[in-house]
Amino acid sequence: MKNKRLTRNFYTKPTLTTAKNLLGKYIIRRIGRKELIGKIIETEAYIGPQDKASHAYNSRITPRNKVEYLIGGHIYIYLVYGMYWQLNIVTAKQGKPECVLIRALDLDKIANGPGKVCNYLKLDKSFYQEDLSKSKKIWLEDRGERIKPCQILATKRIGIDYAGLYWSRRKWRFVLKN
DNA sequence: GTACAGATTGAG
DNA sequence: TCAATCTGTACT
Repeated sequence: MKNKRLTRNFYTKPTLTTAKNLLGKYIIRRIGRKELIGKIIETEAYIGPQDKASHAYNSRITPRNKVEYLIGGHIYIYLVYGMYWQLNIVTAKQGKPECVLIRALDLDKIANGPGKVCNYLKLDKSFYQEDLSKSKKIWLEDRGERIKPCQILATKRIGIDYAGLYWSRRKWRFVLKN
C-alpha cells in the first residue's frame, strides 16, 4: 500500500476515535532536505469543555489555547514547566476545543515522553497552528499498518492528578503494544 | 507591570 | 518519590 498523507477528515472524527487511530501512524518532519520519521506509539485525549485537565475546561478561550477551537488537523504546541514543549493535534470540528497529546514516538531512538518528542523533532513555538493537512514541514502518513484493537492498551492519563480523581482516572491514554 | 502555576523529566 | 526550573498566562 502506498504511503498516504492523512487528510482533514481523519482529524475531524470524535477525539477518542482519532486518538486511537493515530496509533501506528507516522509523523514526518522535514528539515531542509532531511526527513525525520517516527511512528506514533502513545497518545492521550483531552476533551475541552468537560475535561478538568484540559486548558479549555469550561470553554475557556485564551490566546494560548485558541487553536483548540479550530477544525481538526492544526497543531497546538505550548510550553509547560517553563522547559518542555508539548505537541498536540487539534481534533473534531471547529468550535470544539478537543485535542490529542502525542506522548511517545518510535524513531531511531524511542521518544518516550512528550517533552522528548518535541526535542527530537525539533519542534517549537513556530509550529503553533501549523496545518498538518497542508504543511510542508510536518505531516502524518498512513503507511498501511493495520492496528488491531487488541494491540491498543487504554490506561489512565499522566501528570494531571491535580484535576482530581474523576478526570485523572479516565482511560484516555492509548498505548500501542510493542 | 507582576505574580503564579504547570498535560515533565531525570536523579536518588 | 521528589524537586528543579522559567516561560507564558492572567490579572491588576
